[in-house]
Amino acid sequence: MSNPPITTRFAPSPTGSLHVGGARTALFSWAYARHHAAEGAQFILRIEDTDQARSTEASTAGILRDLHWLGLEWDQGPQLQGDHVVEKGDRGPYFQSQRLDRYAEQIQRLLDAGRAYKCFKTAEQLDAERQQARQEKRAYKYDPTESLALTEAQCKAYEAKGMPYVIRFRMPTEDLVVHDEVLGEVRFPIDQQDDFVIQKASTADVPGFPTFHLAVVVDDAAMGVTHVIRGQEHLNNTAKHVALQDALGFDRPHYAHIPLIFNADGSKMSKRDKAKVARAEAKAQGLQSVGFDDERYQAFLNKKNDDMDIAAAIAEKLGLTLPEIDVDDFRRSGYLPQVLCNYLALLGWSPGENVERFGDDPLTFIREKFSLDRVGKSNARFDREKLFRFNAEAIVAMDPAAFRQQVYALNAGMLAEHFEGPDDPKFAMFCDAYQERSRTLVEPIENGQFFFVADDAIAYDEKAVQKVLHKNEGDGLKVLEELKAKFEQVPPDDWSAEPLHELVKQHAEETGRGMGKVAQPIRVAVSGNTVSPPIDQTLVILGRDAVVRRIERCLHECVMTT
RNA sequence: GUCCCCUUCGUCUAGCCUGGUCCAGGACGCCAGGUUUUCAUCCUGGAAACAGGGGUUCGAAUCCCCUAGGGGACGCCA
Repeated sequence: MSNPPITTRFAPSPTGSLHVGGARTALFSWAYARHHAAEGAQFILRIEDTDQARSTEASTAGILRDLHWLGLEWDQGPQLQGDHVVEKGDRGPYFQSQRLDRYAEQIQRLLDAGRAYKCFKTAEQLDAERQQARQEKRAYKYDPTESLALTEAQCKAYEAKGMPYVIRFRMPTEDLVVHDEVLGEVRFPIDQQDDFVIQKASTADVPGFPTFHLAVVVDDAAMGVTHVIRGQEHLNNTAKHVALQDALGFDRPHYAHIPLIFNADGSKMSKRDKAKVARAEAKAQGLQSVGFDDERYQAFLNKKNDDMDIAAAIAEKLGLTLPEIDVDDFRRSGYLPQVLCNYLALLGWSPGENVERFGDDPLTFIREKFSLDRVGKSNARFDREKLFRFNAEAIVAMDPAAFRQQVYALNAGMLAEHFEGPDDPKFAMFCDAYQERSRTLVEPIENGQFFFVADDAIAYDEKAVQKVLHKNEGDGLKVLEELKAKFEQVPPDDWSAEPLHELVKQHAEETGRGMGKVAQPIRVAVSGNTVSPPIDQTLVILGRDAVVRRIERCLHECVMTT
């Protein structure tokens, strides 16, 4: 007899974007299944939308898109097909909101077996009890005696009166022991365990939604999930899940609880970090308005909300990068998906042998090497510097054509105004100049801004002008005049890197100056600042006319007033 | 407060299961020097950790116990 195929699942709740922590959970679940692909292992995506108030379709679509971007493909589950979502696989539906009848059936079984019961206590009553327990400094524990004492007739009478109830699961009487693939044996004393809710507020006519605990257990069993890989924040829930599985006669899946990810300072990585940075910067720079909804903006400044729209608007206005938290943030900041996967895999897992860079195709490396026994136990901090470094290395190693495609895709709106498309030779020149000096896909655009502004719109940096043009009795300005004359003489056909390099170099030699003394003034004249790709390339990309115009304007604007 | 989990350089980690080869290795960051027309690179070198205490042992980062610290959970959220 053969064992059922290994099956893992990623089960996000669609209440927001895909967080890097979630992405790492997905990655490990994916990797484990793919590692066993030869044996028919399956990776399932299931959407846990039992929180009716917070779940949204937009969030589901976003999560699907982000997983896809990361390259984590799943065998079963919802798939994005154009604008709408279709389901793939024979163990669906894959939205919990569409599986209510199955939950109801299992809840009824528990009810019939005496393993579940109705509780008519209201949320308010329970809150009060919890609060009182806290005041008396004792641990709160749900007391089931009252509910258990209710006869069927009494329940019916309450229901007839329209009193809402929840259904609770009756916990067993023995300690629960779980063998975790990462943590080893974990024992949960039963006296710590409450009879938890498995069906939310219900009335005789309208049954409530199942809770996460019930739904997870039923679905994992129904979908044949053999390995549950999830964050350590779920460790305590495992006692509940295992008890439920035992009561329902389901096999217990293998569990692997992976360490959590935190910020560099040890705080939780959350969207709030973005609001925090935006708020601090807005205050520091005295930003008066974001251009819309001033009331909401003021409330944001006063920490009355952490509105992401406001935070994003502030970032836009002030040109600052908010800390990346969600997968999509990293995409927009110009990180490569394979680099993010590589880095994320290192948080809590290691292939050993001092290997950290997984090569051109990290996902293949990970799927081949992944195993749960090399997953660590302790929480990790997210180190943006290291990710950044890895990204830089990967960018340099990219195929130039792929680089331009991706740079273009990330800024298509703006770039379309200047270029025919990603294969425009001018754009290719621009990208080639920037690729080796970029660490993200957005850097070429950020650092190469001056290529895209009008010749008469270059803003000259005061310090740069001082240092490069005015110092030494305005030697820089002299260089500009000399070179302007030479540039004007260059025939259009010779306006390319090598001849220009020769020209500039020769001029430096002839006039007894170092290369820097000649190149820097040109940089300032054409870019407004001291930073650009190698000067010959910069000149080629700009073109002769633009260069001459910019130098003329610079000479005019930056004359020495002595 | 209660329960659960964790603890190697600043950070991520290798080593731990199967004690000696570890006065602990790698990576990012940092520091110093070098290359470079700016920037980004690149090269060389360096500082930097077994949380503390007790045991077991000829010998402990590795095994056991205690303490301390960190984290998680205690919801009709997931």
